[in-house]
Amino acid sequence: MELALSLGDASRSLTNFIDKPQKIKDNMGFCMGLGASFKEKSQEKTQQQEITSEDVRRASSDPPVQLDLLPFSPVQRHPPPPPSSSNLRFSWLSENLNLCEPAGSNRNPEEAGVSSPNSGVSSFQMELSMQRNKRDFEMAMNEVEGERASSRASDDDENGLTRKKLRLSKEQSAFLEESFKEHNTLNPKQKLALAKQLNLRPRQVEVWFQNRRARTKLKQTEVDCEYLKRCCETLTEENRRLQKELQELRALKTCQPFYMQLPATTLTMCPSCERVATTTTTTTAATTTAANATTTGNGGGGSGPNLSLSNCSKQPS
DNA sequence: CTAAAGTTTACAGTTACTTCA
DNA sequence: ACTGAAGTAACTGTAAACTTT
Repeated sequence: MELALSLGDASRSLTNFIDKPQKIKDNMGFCMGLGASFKEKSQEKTQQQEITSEDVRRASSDPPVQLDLLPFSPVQRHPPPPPSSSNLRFSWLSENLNLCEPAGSNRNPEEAGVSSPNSGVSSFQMELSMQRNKRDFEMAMNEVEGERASSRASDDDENGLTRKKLRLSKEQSAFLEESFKEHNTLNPKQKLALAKQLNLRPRQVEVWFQNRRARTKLKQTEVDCEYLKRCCETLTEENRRLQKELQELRALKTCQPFYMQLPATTLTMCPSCERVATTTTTTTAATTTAANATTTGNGGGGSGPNLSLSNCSKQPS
Protein backbone atom coordinates (compact mmCIF):
# COMPACT_ATOMS: atom_id res chain seq x y z
CA MET A 1 0.00 0.00 0.00
CA GLU A 2 1.39 3.35 -1.00
CA LEU A 3 1.02 5.91 1.69
CA ALA A 4 1.44 9.61 1.41
CA LEU A 5 3.63 11.55 3.73
CA SER A 6 5.64 14.66 3.57
CA LEU A 7 8.12 15.54 6.20
CA GLY A 8 7.52 19.01 7.32
CA ASP A 9 9.66 21.75 8.69
CA ALA A 10 11.31 20.58 11.83
CA SER A 11 11.49 24.06 13.19
CA ARG A 12 7.76 24.28 13.44
CA SER A 13 6.77 23.25 16.85
CA LEU A 14 3.69 21.40 17.80
CA THR A 15 2.40 24.29 19.79
CA ASN A 16 2.68 26.42 16.73
CA PHE A 17 0.14 24.26 15.04
CA ILE A 18 -2.08 24.09 17.99
CA ASP A 19 -2.06 27.83 18.23
CA LYS A 20 -2.77 28.32 14.56
CA PRO A 21 -5.19 25.75 13.38
CA GLN A 22 -6.25 27.86 10.46
CA LYS A 23 -2.77 28.04 9.16
CA ILE A 24 -2.58 24.32 9.32
CA LYS A 25 -5.66 24.05 7.28
CA ASP A 26 -4.22 26.31 4.64
CA ASN A 27 -0.98 24.46 4.46
CA MET A 28 -2.53 21.07 4.92
CA GLY A 29 0.49 20.24 6.95
CA PHE A 30 1.02 19.16 10.45
CA CYS A 31 3.99 18.64 12.65
CA MET A 32 4.38 15.42 14.44
CA GLY A 33 7.06 15.92 17.02
CA LEU A 34 8.76 12.80 18.10
CA GLY A 35 9.38 13.83 21.60
CA ALA A 36 8.15 12.88 24.98
CA SER A 37 4.98 14.76 24.38
CA PHE A 38 3.91 13.29 21.11
CA LYS A 39 1.40 11.09 22.78
CA GLU A 40 -0.24 13.91 24.52
CA LYS A 41 -3.85 14.70 24.12
CA SER A 42 -3.25 17.79 22.10
CA GLN A 43 -1.55 15.77 19.49
CA GLU A 44 -4.21 13.15 19.52
CA LYS A 45 -6.66 15.77 18.44
CA THR A 46 -4.74 16.18 15.27
CA GLN A 47 -4.85 14.70 11.88
CA GLN A 48 -2.12 12.41 10.74
CA GLN A 49 -1.22 11.28 7.30
CA GLU A 50 0.10 7.90 6.63
CA ILE A 51 3.72 7.17 6.23
CA THR A 52 5.83 5.69 3.49
CA SER A 53 8.73 3.39 4.07
CA GLU A 54 10.89 6.01 2.40
CA ASP A 55 9.96 8.43 5.10
CA VAL A 56 10.71 5.88 7.71
CA ARG A 57 14.17 5.58 6.32
CA ARG A 58 14.61 9.30 6.36
CA ALA A 59 13.44 9.44 9.89
CA SER A 60 16.57 7.76 11.05
CA SER A 61 18.85 10.44 9.71
CA ASP A 62 16.60 13.40 10.33
CA PRO A 63 15.93 13.30 14.02
CA PRO A 64 13.01 15.67 14.24
CA VAL A 65 10.42 13.48 12.61
CA GLN A 66 7.58 15.48 11.24
CA LEU A 67 4.71 13.85 9.58
CA ASP A 68 2.68 15.92 7.25
CA LEU A 69 -0.49 15.73 9.18
CA LEU A 70 -3.78 17.29 8.78
CA PRO A 71 -5.41 20.03 10.69
CA PHE A 72 -7.48 19.18 13.62
CA SER A 73 -10.76 20.62 14.47
CA PRO A 74 -11.96 20.81 17.97
CA VAL A 75 -14.60 18.31 18.78
CA GLN A 76 -17.86 19.85 19.55
CA ARG A 77 -18.83 17.82 22.50
CA HIS A 78 -22.22 17.33 23.88
CA PRO A 79 -24.57 19.63 22.07
CA PRO A 80 -27.85 20.22 23.81
CA PRO A 81 -29.70 16.95 23.72
CA PRO A 82 -32.83 17.04 21.65
CA PRO A 83 -36.17 15.81 22.86
CA SER A 84 -36.63 12.09 22.56
CA SER A 85 -38.79 10.38 20.01
CA SER A 86 -40.32 7.01 20.60
CA ASN A 87 -41.03 5.92 17.03
CA LEU A 88 -37.70 6.92 15.65
CA ARG A 89 -36.20 3.49 15.96
CA PHE A 90 -38.69 2.27 13.43
CA SER A 91 -37.63 4.79 10.87
CA TRP A 92 -34.06 3.62 11.06
CA LEU A 93 -35.13 0.05 11.08
CA SER A 94 -37.21 0.39 8.00
CA GLU A 95 -34.41 2.19 6.26
CA ASN A 96 -31.90 -0.43 7.14
CA LEU A 97 -34.07 -3.11 5.76
CA ASN A 98 -33.71 -1.50 2.38
CA LEU A 99 -30.29 0.01 2.61
CA CYS A 100 -28.37 -3.03 3.67
CA GLU A 101 -27.47 -5.80 1.34
CA PRO A 102 -29.48 -8.95 1.73
CA ALA A 103 -28.29 -11.24 4.46
CA GLY A 104 -25.77 -13.82 3.38
CA SER A 105 -24.79 -11.89 0.31
CA ASN A 106 -21.23 -12.79 -0.40
CA ARG A 107 -20.83 -11.37 -3.82
CA ASN A 108 -17.89 -9.29 -4.77
CA PRO A 109 -18.86 -5.67 -4.46
CA GLU A 110 -16.96 -4.66 -7.54
CA GLU A 111 -18.45 -7.38 -9.65
CA ALA A 112 -21.88 -6.81 -8.36
CA GLY A 113 -21.65 -3.13 -9.05
CA VAL A 114 -22.82 -2.38 -5.59
CA SER A 115 -21.14 -3.01 -2.34
CA SER A 116 -23.18 -0.75 -0.23
CA PRO A 117 -26.29 1.30 -0.37
CA ASN A 118 -24.57 4.15 -2.11
CA SER A 119 -22.81 2.42 -4.91
CA GLY A 120 -24.92 3.67 -7.72
CA VAL A 121 -25.76 1.00 -10.27
CA SER A 122 -27.80 -0.99 -7.90
CA SER A 123 -31.06 -2.78 -8.01
CA PHE A 124 -31.72 -1.04 -4.81
CA GLN A 125 -31.27 2.30 -6.41
CA MET A 126 -34.88 3.12 -7.08
CA GLU A 127 -36.01 1.93 -3.77
CA LEU A 128 -33.12 3.71 -2.29
CA SER A 129 -34.02 7.09 -3.63
CA MET A 130 -37.56 6.63 -2.47
CA GLN A 131 -36.32 5.67 0.89
CA ARG A 132 -34.06 8.61 0.82
CA ASN A 133 -36.88 11.03 0.36
CA LYS A 134 -38.54 9.48 3.28
CA ARG A 135 -35.32 9.68 5.18
CA ASP A 136 -34.80 13.31 4.36
CA PHE A 137 -38.19 14.06 5.67
CA GLU A 138 -37.62 12.14 8.83
CA MET A 139 -34.23 13.65 9.15
CA ALA A 140 -35.71 17.07 8.96
CA MET A 141 -38.18 16.12 11.62
CA ASN A 142 -35.89 14.26 13.93
CA GLU A 143 -32.41 15.09 12.89
CA VAL A 144 -30.48 14.48 16.02
CA GLU A 145 -32.95 12.05 17.51
CA GLY A 146 -32.17 9.71 14.70
CA GLU A 147 -28.56 9.78 15.60
CA ARG A 148 -29.28 9.12 19.21
CA ALA A 149 -31.55 6.25 18.48
CA SER A 150 -29.18 4.60 16.09
CA SER A 151 -26.05 5.35 17.99
CA ARG A 152 -24.43 2.31 19.46
CA ALA A 153 -27.24 0.16 18.19
CA SER A 154 -25.97 -3.25 17.33
CA ASP A 155 -27.17 -5.15 14.35
CA ASP A 156 -29.21 -7.50 16.41
CA ASP A 157 -31.89 -4.87 16.51
CA GLU A 158 -31.95 -4.82 12.75
CA ASN A 159 -33.75 -7.77 11.24
CA GLY A 160 -32.87 -9.78 14.30
CA LEU A 161 -29.69 -10.88 12.57
CA THR A 162 -26.21 -11.04 13.90
CA ARG A 163 -23.93 -8.39 12.55
CA LYS A 164 -23.04 -8.59 8.94
CA LYS A 165 -20.26 -6.66 7.48
CA LEU A 166 -20.78 -4.29 4.62
CA ARG A 167 -17.92 -3.35 2.46
CA LEU A 168 -17.98 0.37 1.87
CA SER A 169 -17.78 1.38 -1.73
CA LYS A 170 -14.72 3.12 -3.08
CA GLU A 171 -16.69 6.32 -3.35
CA GLN A 172 -17.83 6.11 0.22
CA SER A 173 -14.36 5.31 1.47
CA ALA A 174 -12.85 8.12 -0.54
CA PHE A 175 -15.39 10.57 0.74
CA LEU A 176 -14.86 9.50 4.32
CA GLU A 177 -11.15 9.74 3.79
CA GLU A 178 -11.51 13.29 2.53
CA SER A 179 -13.61 14.17 5.53
CA PHE A 180 -11.06 12.61 7.80
CA LYS A 181 -8.40 14.81 6.29
CA GLU A 182 -10.42 17.83 7.20
CA HIS A 183 -11.20 16.72 10.72
CA ASN A 184 -10.42 13.42 12.31
CA THR A 185 -13.26 13.68 14.75
CA LEU A 186 -16.83 14.48 13.99
CA ASN A 187 -19.38 16.46 15.85
CA PRO A 188 -22.94 15.14 15.69
CA LYS A 189 -23.92 17.49 12.90
CA GLN A 190 -20.99 16.55 10.76
CA LYS A 191 -21.65 12.92 11.42
CA LEU A 192 -25.25 13.24 10.41
CA ALA A 193 -24.42 15.21 7.31
CA LEU A 194 -21.84 12.67 6.25
CA ALA A 195 -24.14 9.78 6.92
CA LYS A 196 -26.87 11.44 4.94
CA GLN A 197 -24.55 12.21 2.08
CA LEU A 198 -23.15 8.70 1.92
CA ASN A 199 -26.40 6.99 2.66
CA LEU A 200 -24.94 5.32 5.69
CA ARG A 201 -26.10 5.16 9.24
CA PRO A 202 -24.47 7.72 11.52
CA ARG A 203 -23.24 4.84 13.59
CA GLN A 204 -21.37 3.51 10.56
CA VAL A 205 -19.74 6.85 10.02
CA GLU A 206 -18.84 7.01 13.67
CA VAL A 207 -17.32 3.56 13.62
CA TRP A 208 -15.43 4.30 10.46
CA PHE A 209 -13.85 7.36 12.06
CA GLN A 210 -12.99 5.43 15.16
CA ASN A 211 -11.32 2.71 13.16
CA ARG A 212 -9.58 5.24 10.99
CA ARG A 213 -8.15 6.99 14.02
CA ALA A 214 -6.98 3.66 15.34
CA ARG A 215 -5.28 2.87 12.05
CA THR A 216 -3.57 6.24 12.00
CA LYS A 217 -2.36 5.76 15.49
CA LEU A 218 -1.05 2.33 14.71
CA LYS A 219 0.84 3.62 11.70
CA GLN A 220 2.29 6.41 13.76
CA THR A 221 3.37 3.98 16.44
CA GLU A 222 5.14 1.93 13.82
CA VAL A 223 6.96 4.98 12.56
CA ASP A 224 7.91 6.03 16.07
CA CYS A 225 9.14 2.57 16.76
CA GLU A 226 11.24 2.56 13.62
CA TYR A 227 12.70 5.93 14.42
CA LEU A 228 13.60 4.95 17.97
CA LYS A 229 15.15 1.76 16.71
CA ARG A 230 17.36 3.74 14.36
CA CYS A 231 18.26 6.15 17.12
CA CYS A 232 19.27 3.23 19.26
CA GLU A 233 21.40 1.78 16.50
CA THR A 234 23.13 5.09 15.91
CA LEU A 235 23.86 5.56 19.57
CA THR A 236 25.15 2.02 19.93
CA GLU A 237 27.45 2.56 17.01
CA GLU A 238 28.66 5.86 18.44
CA ASN A 239 29.24 4.24 21.79
CA ARG A 240 31.22 1.45 20.20
CA ARG A 241 33.34 3.95 18.35
CA LEU A 242 34.06 5.99 21.47
CA GLN A 243 34.91 2.90 23.48
CA LYS A 244 37.38 1.90 20.85
CA GLU A 245 38.93 5.35 20.83
CA LEU A 246 39.24 5.31 24.58
CA GLN A 247 40.89 1.95 24.46
CA GLU A 248 43.41 3.23 21.93
CA LEU A 249 44.19 6.27 24.04
CA ARG A 250 44.72 4.11 27.09
CA ALA A 251 47.00 1.87 25.12
CA LEU A 252 48.98 4.90 24.03
CA LYS A 253 49.34 6.06 27.58
CA THR A 254 50.69 2.76 28.79
CA CYS A 255 53.26 2.62 26.00
CA GLN A 256 55.11 5.65 27.30
CA PRO A 257 58.55 5.04 25.72
CA PHE A 258 57.02 4.71 22.37
CA TYR A 259 54.82 7.69 22.93
CA MET A 260 57.78 9.85 24.00
CA GLN A 261 59.29 9.39 20.56
CA LEU A 262 56.26 10.71 18.86
CA PRO A 263 56.21 14.27 17.67
CA ALA A 264 54.92 16.53 20.39
CA THR A 265 51.34 17.66 20.08
CA THR A 266 50.18 20.92 21.50
CA LEU A 267 46.55 21.52 22.04
CA THR A 268 45.64 25.14 21.97
CA MET A 269 42.34 26.10 23.44
CA CYS A 270 40.63 29.39 22.89
CA PRO A 271 39.26 30.47 26.29
CA SER A 272 36.33 32.27 24.77
CA CYS A 273 34.99 29.74 22.34
CA GLU A 274 36.72 26.71 23.85
CA ARG A 275 37.82 25.49 20.47
CA VAL A 276 40.87 23.29 20.47
CA ALA A 277 43.50 23.56 17.83
CA THR A 278 46.25 20.97 17.43
CA THR A 279 49.77 21.72 16.36
CA THR A 280 52.48 19.15 15.93
CA THR A 281 56.09 20.15 16.16
CA THR A 282 59.19 18.35 15.03
CA THR A 283 61.03 18.98 18.25
CA THR A 284 61.37 16.16 20.71
CA ALA A 285 58.66 15.58 23.20
CA ALA A 286 60.94 16.15 26.14
CA THR A 287 61.95 19.66 25.18
CA THR A 288 58.46 20.71 24.19
CA THR A 289 57.07 19.40 27.40
CA ALA A 290 59.59 21.33 29.41
CA ALA A 291 58.83 24.48 27.52
CA ASN A 292 55.10 24.11 27.82
CA ALA A 293 55.19 23.27 31.48
CA THR A 294 56.00 26.84 32.20
CA THR A 295 53.15 28.25 30.19
CA THR A 296 50.40 25.85 31.13
CA GLY A 297 51.46 25.17 34.67
CA ASN A 298 50.40 21.59 34.38
CA GLY A 299 53.67 20.34 35.71
CA GLY A 300 54.48 18.51 32.54
CA GLY A 301 54.98 14.94 33.49
CA GLY A 302 55.79 14.01 29.95
CA SER A 303 52.58 12.14 29.26
CA GLY A 304 49.93 13.31 26.91
CA PRO A 305 49.60 16.41 24.80
CA ASN A 306 50.19 19.85 26.22
CA LEU A 307 47.47 22.37 26.58
CA SER A 308 47.84 26.07 26.18
CA LEU A 309 45.40 28.89 26.10
CA SER A 310 45.29 31.40 23.32
CA ASN A 311 42.55 33.32 21.63
CA CYS A 312 41.47 32.27 18.22
CA SER A 313 39.87 34.55 15.72
CA LYS A 314 36.51 32.85 15.97
CA GLN A 315 33.69 34.12 18.06
CA PRO A 316 32.00 31.71 20.40
CA SER A 317 28.95 30.21 18.86
C1' DC B 1 -23.97 25.07 45.30
C1' DT B 2 -23.15 20.09 45.35
C1' DA B 3 -23.69 15.27 44.46
C1' DA B 4 -25.66 11.59 41.99
C1' DA B 5 -27.45 9.86 37.84
C1' DG B 6 -27.66 9.94 33.03
C1' DT B 7 -25.75 10.88 28.35
C1' DT B 8 -22.34 11.14 24.89
C1' DT B 9 -18.00 10.37 23.03
C1' DA B 10 -13.30 8.49 22.39
C1' DC B 11 -10.35 4.79 22.79
C1' DA B 12 -8.38 0.03 23.42
C1' DG B 13 -9.10 -4.41 22.57
C1' DT B 14 -11.54 -7.88 20.21
C1' DT B 15 -14.47 -10.37 16.94
C1' DA B 16 -16.22 -11.51 12.55
C1' DC B 17 -16.23 -11.05 7.88
C1' DT B 18 -14.01 -10.28 3.19
C1' DT B 19 -10.40 -10.48 0.03
C1' DC B 20 -6.37 -12.20 -1.89
C1' DA B 21 -2.18 -14.79 -2.67
C1' DA C 1 -11.32 -25.86 -3.68
C1' DC C 2 -8.92 -24.88 0.45
C1' DT C 3 -6.24 -22.08 3.62
C1' DG C 4 -3.85 -18.59 6.19
C1' DA C 5 -2.79 -13.69 6.43
C1' DA C 6 -4.15 -9.06 6.10
C1' DG C 7 -7.50 -5.52 6.11
C1' DT C 8 -11.42 -3.61 8.11
C1' DA C 9 -16.40 -3.05 9.70
C1' DA C 10 -18.57 -3.69 13.85
C1' DC C 11 -18.76 -4.73 18.66
C1' DT C 12 -17.77 -4.45 23.97
C1' DG C 13 -16.07 -2.37 27.99
C1' DT C 14 -14.26 1.60 30.17
C1' DA C 15 -13.12 6.31 31.26
C1' DA C 16 -13.82 11.12 30.88
C1' DA C 17 -16.45 15.21 30.00
C1' DC C 18 -20.59 17.17 30.26
C1' DT C 19 -25.71 17.85 31.44
C1' DT C 20 -29.70 17.20 34.13
C1' DT C 21 -32.07 16.45 38.34
